[in-house]
Amino acid sequence: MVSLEGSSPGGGLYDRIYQVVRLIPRGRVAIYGQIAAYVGRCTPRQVGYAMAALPSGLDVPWHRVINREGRISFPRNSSAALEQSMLLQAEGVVFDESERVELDDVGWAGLLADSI
DNA sequence: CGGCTGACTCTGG
DNA sequence: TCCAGAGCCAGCC
Repeated sequence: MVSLEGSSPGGGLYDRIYQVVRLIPRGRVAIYGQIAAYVGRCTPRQVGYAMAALPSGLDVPWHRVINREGRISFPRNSSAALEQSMLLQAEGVVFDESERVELDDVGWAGLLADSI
């Protein structure tokens, strides 16, 4: 477990979000809503805002964060989307013909399902 | 100092 | 079944 208490509650919400994103294991992906639920007192929108405001230099696996559809939240032809998919595939994440990932397989919740 | 914008998701009509 | 609105923090001009 990670001590989220180290962060200032109420202030520095983004930092807590970054902390949670950092918990996503390699080869797994998490959706915005899942991160928001994990952080608590947070909406998926907030996570999106945090990702958009993600400063460079932090060891945050931002590419492991995708939307609820299992799809990258960037325009298909954008360089950011290409880089994200490239990073994910480098970790073993497989995209189908619709460029979507099987959340039941590589989803962060898959860790829990793995225990069952 | 004020207002705009930005990587989402869910519910109602 | 599809569209539209609401919820919401932080950085920047």
